[in-house]
Amino acid sequence: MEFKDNKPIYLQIVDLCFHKVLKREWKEEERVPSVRELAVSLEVNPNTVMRSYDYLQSEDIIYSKRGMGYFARQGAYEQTLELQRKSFYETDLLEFFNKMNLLNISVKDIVAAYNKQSK
Amino acid sequence: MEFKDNKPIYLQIVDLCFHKVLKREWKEEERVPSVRELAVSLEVNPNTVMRSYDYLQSEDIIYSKRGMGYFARQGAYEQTLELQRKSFYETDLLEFFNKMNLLNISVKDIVAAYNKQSK
Amino acid sequence: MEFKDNKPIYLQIVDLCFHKVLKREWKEEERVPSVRELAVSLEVNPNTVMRSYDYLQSEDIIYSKRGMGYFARQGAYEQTLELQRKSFYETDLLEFFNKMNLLNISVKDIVAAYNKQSK
Amino acid sequence: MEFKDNKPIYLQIVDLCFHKVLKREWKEEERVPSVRELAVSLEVNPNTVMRSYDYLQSEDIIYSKRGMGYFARQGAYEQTLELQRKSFYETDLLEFFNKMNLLNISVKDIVAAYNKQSK
DNA sequence: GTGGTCTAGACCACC
DNA sequence: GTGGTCTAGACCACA
Repeated sequence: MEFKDNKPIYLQIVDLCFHKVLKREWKEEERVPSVRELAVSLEVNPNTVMRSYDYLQSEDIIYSKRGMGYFARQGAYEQTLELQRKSFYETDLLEFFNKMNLLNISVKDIVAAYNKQSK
Repeated sequence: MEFKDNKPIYLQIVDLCFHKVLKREWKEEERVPSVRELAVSLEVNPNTVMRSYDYLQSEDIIYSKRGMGYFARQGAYEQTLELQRKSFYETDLLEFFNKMNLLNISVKDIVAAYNKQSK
Repeated sequence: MEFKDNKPIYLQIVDLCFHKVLKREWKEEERVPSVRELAVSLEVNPNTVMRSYDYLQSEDIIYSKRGMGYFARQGAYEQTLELQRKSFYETDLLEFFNKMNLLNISVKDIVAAYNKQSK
Repeated sequence: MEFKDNKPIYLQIVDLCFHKVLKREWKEEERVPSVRELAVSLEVNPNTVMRSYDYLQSEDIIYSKRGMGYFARQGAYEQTLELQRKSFYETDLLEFFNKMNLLNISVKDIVAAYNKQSK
């Protein structure tokens, strides 16, 4: 997989995992790929994936069972959605509006662009 | 001034300068604050401001006159606006829409949030 | 049964066995649960229990009769008590006192806490 | 420095840092040793110290300023004391009492041992 | 100089 | 097989 280089790889992997959870590809209480598996498939070092999983664990999205692997937590979907929404509304959106104002772009323009791309 | 942690300070200063230009606080062909002045008022290391000015220079927003300081270029406003709009439409907006879809947030929600904040 | 995360499961099982011996639930020269039985009741892998039993055997607390299972040794109680007391006085207690000093906790506080919990 | 091997080195370093804070060797809002410095003096890999500092950062004991190093937080002392006391009372102490009961050791014995060692 | 990220490779305990 | 820790060494961005 390809990674951007303006953001740490391990955080991009975290985003990817969020995506999996939100798309229900990672189901609650089920096993997720092992560190090594994911490392191979993403073509990164296992340590890097480990770091992502550490992060996800600290956010209560996954947990580890010794010698057995990592599992998605009960409530992982809700937890992820809430987390992401919060950061969206509290950070992304405000910056977005600021930039709109600064560049003299109206809501109408945004809506137009949205309709265009979703066609 | 307070800076965020997730973005290099020198780029946050660049953003701030863009802001000044777009708000016409930095007028074309007029002198802008010296590296030292800006460093003092922002409470950062002069090297950091230097780096921001280097960047702005490479983007043709400002230029230096030896011994006299930095000046906003003729056409700085247009240049900045175009630059920012381009990155807005080609990058920010697409990411924004992707995130909206992922988090199940509709355009309506965005418009509502916009109207609410601009009150 | 629930296990803690900061200590290997097999050692937690060992502790549990010590407990049984000291509480006279495992009587000397009598049969103790088979590896499989214990594994089922604790909901762990038989290998894990096997490892605990190996450990107990190496400490002369239990022994195996081929085809008949495991038995508590003659003298298991004394052996366990001595073992545990030794490690308690030589290791646990010193660390405990160090931590008390560091956190400015007096013996009085400890005694108070003890009386409170034993009510 | 010597480390035990029943506990990850990075956590032993964390304990050491707690100790520094509680002994007022690390003063609030002052710089603490850089990752590399501490790594050299403890004879461990910088990554390992980094990990300890990450942990301390997540516990709000220290924070980093880019390119400038790590600093003890305002309130680090209180924060550390509270953290340690909490884990002491909620975990260490209970286990300690359990073991005492199991091994038939009385509070008197503990007090005696304490007086003896503090002479 | 500082923190921070990443890789490669090793070793261990655990299940 | 799994997670977890550690080392060595490299490279980058930042101040």
